[in-house]
Amino acid sequence: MRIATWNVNSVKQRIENLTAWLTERAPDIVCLQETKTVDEAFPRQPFEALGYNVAVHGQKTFNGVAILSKYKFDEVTPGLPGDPADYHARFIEATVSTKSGVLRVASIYLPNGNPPDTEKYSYKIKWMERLTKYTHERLQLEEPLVLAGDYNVIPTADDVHNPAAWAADALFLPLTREKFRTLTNLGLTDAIRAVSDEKGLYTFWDYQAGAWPKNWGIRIDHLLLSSQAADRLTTAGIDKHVRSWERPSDHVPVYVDLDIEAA
DNA sequence: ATGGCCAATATGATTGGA
Repeated sequence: MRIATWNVNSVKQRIENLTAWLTERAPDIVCLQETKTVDEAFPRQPFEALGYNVAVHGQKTFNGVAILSKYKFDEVTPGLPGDPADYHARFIEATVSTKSGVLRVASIYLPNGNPPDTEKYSYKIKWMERLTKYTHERLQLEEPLVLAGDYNVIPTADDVHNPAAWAADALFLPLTREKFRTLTNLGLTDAIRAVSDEKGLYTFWDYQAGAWPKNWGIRIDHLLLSSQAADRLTTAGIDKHVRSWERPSDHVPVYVDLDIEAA
């Protein structure tokens, strides 16, 4: 079972890149973020034509998450619990059946939080606390669980080209990293770090200032695995080459292979 | 790590992104 995540920065603008990458990498389940469309206008057809079921949770203009799956969804649940007043479309969870039981996957678009001295940052921190509470509850189920998405968190100084330049940024502040550790300390495995200690593994390069050609990147897109999923991890990788395609997203896909067979 | 971008919006300027 191959599971991937990709912040596409508008699904409508990325259809060509998406279909090319889906054909090349052939993931079974894909978590998308920043789809930037209402559900009625989501371009389902190109993905259904490639054999994917499509689950969406979008809104006008901003945010928006989705899950594509080669296998039928048993359950689909939009929205992160814990704040009925939060209207941002940043979370959708789905389950599929496997030979070893339920596989649960969530597509996550964690708030950016900049600038840090505003309510945008307190919203980010509260969202992380809600995600931790949700995860704590889900881990009681003892299922393979994959929390995949754009976390807007640079976990360590090894995950950024120039740590000093990001020291005061909402993605790298000590409190942000502390809240991320509180989440992972529940018992989640960062898939990329389970397979590599290398520096310079990035998933995002800004469109501005020639960040891509200079390789000024950051690693902020993560697949976090419950122990039942991590025990079956065989491969994890970053499809960096996709950043050099025409009309790219500023993020690239990240994927894992789990030794789990569809039912 | 900002000179330089990109996407959406009743759009030609503003907001959000990271």
